[in-house]
Amino acid sequence: MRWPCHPAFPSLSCHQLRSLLRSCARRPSLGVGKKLHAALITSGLSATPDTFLCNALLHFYALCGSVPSACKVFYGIPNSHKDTVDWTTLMGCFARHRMPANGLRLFIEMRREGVSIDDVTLISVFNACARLSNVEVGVQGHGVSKKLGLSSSIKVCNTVMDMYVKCGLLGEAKGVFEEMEERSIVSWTVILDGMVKLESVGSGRVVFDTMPERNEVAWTIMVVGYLGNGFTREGFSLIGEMIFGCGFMLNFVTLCSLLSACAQSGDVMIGRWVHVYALKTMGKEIDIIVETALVDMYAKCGRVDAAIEVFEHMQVRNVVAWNAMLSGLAMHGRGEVILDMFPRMVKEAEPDDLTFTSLLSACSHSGLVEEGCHYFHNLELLYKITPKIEHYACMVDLLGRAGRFEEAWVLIKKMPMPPNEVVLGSLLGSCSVHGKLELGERLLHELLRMDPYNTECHILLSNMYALGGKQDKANSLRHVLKNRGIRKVPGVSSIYVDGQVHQFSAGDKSHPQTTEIYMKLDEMIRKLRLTGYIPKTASQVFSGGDSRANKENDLEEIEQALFSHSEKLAVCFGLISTRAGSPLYIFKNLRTCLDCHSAMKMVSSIYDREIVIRDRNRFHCFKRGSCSCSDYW
DNA sequence: ATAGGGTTAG
Repeated sequence: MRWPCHPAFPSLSCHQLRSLLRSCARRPSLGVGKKLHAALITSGLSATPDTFLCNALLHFYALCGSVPSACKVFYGIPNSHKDTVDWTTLMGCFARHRMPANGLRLFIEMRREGVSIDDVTLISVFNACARLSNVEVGVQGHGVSKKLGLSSSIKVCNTVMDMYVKCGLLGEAKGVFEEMEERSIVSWTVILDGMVKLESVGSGRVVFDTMPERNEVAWTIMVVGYLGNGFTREGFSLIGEMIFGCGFMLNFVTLCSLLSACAQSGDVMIGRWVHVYALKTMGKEIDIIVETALVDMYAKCGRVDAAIEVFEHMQVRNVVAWNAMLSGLAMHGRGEVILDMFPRMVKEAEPDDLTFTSLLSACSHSGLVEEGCHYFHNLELLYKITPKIEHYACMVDLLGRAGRFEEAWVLIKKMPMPPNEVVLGSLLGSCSVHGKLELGERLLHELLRMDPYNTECHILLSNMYALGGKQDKANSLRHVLKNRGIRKVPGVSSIYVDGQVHQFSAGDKSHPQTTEIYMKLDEMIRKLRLTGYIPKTASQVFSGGDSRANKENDLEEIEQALFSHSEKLAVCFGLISTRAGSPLYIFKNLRTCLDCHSAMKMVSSIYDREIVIRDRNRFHCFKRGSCSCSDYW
């Protein structure tokens, strides 16, 4: 018997048409599939809807990369003719195209329509929840999977665990892991990753050592855990075991992961080693993604010139590479360089929103007000980019720093979205620089309405009161903080010496060379004072301890607290443990304070050292008595 | 009546 024919292709059965579409999907061959679709439409597909054909079309578009066409076919089929597989096909399509929000919306619609759900559907759901950190839908899906008896499916359990890990719920993930009767290597690596990221590298190591088998993913997670947290030696020895002991090669995913860990902890030693490895194994033609990771790593390790070097040697540069370079330059306050390079970028790649975030923030950090305004003005007109809240934040920052408060305020009022903490917080920062107490108070109230526990803006305003001579107000604000139990995040500075990271907190006496460090500190303060250094105690109402009886002790105590700030200790350690004249690279988790900033400038000339400090916002390169930020930070 | 969806971890 002959199968029924389709009017568009009298020689082909519907069954054969479906097979054709399916092979177009697998190829993938978008052109041929589209022609088939066109022929089907012109011959009146909609008049005699063959749902099997529609489903094949849906599958084809879902696999071949056109999301809108897949959606169109999907919604063209009546719900009564769609089953679990059809819904899941579209969900998978959203997942592949990194559109998790659409995926979840579809899942919710699916449940509303009463379509039954199976293991394949849930894998896409958990994937989307993980990407969005949407634990609500995730828990819902977990419930469904239990009800359907899918707790025995290793893949479902793995994605559930991954979802919990990505949402920060390690306990839930561990619970699933323990209930599993059978586990795959993926189950182990998901748990390992969760332990390293959410508990500690140490407890991750315990999992790593007890795993029944270890693949390159497991090794990478462990090495990245060590390097990202500053354990250079442990990380490096593990890389050695991985390559020479187990014979693994580092592929480009591993290389990128390692470089990003180095960028995070500032470990340029290992970063350089990875660079050499990449050159040796890949030759001159390093993968563009790895090259971009190298640019990012060097820039974040304070070696912006090395970053430029890698960047200029790249054969091809895309937007991502350009953005990495520009954001690196922005962090280092090289505003003029960015403006010089930008016309070159336009010839090689199309700038996107991230490009302009770097460009505008560089203008703001370098005080290039007119240039910043010019690019912001052209954002939509010339580059067809709708300004996002980040761009408004840069502009408010730019205008505020320059003391143009009215314009900044007008811009905030004109924004199509309500201002967030970043926008208001940066204006508050400018208020503190320019002593605009009244506006500062207003901003603080607004900020506290958004986030009552924002320590930083409390501190900013109290420092403003103190500098403005309003001691009573400063004290009462301090009281509010104390009563609410809000505490400052402790500042930590770290410095690498001989491949080992040394960490210091304020007043730290735990380092084995504490005696020598504090002797150097005494000497440094003496020399600083001779050069005319005056401790900026006025800004420090907040860092001191409890109430004090007498004013003179007070001042001395505050001074002592200033002297033993973590970055000063790190510098002293650097001075006594490295060769004369070699530069010092220091990382700080918070912003550098005003006093340390002015002290570092002098230290760089007294000891003839280049001092590079990466703080939470940007880099400061102190050289011969001045800083690359031109005191504009 | 038929076939068709996904590979989770760095």
